[in-house]
Amino acid sequence: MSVPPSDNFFQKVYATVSRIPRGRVMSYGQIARHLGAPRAARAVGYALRACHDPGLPWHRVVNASGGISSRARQSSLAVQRQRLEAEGVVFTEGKLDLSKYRYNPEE
DNA sequence: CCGTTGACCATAA
DNA sequence: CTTATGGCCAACG
Repeated sequence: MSVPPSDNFFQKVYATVSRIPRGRVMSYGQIARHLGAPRAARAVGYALRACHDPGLPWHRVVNASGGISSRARQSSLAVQRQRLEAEGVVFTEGKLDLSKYRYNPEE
């Protein structure tokens, strides 16, 4: 099928993020790599910042250290952690166990 | 087309 | 552990 002009990088990011199941998380770099752009982690974060879709589980996206990005809007910081904990994610020292909660779309 | 920005990542000291 | 630097990519004016 042809690739519509709406097939922006953002759109792919949103699609991948929306596929993250409840109680799981993905890192920006992991998403970027899944999209075929292993170096576009920054663009992933940029996409999430630009999007304000209430149905998008953006809170399931964390950095490679398993922590919540400190460079996000402070208004969203508390919300993200709160939502993750509501999904059963346990934070330790302000971070979560990526090896435990990381979601692989290939599985 | 160029410069700036940005919710990143890896490496080095 | 922290701080600093470079790279990398995409969107916007």
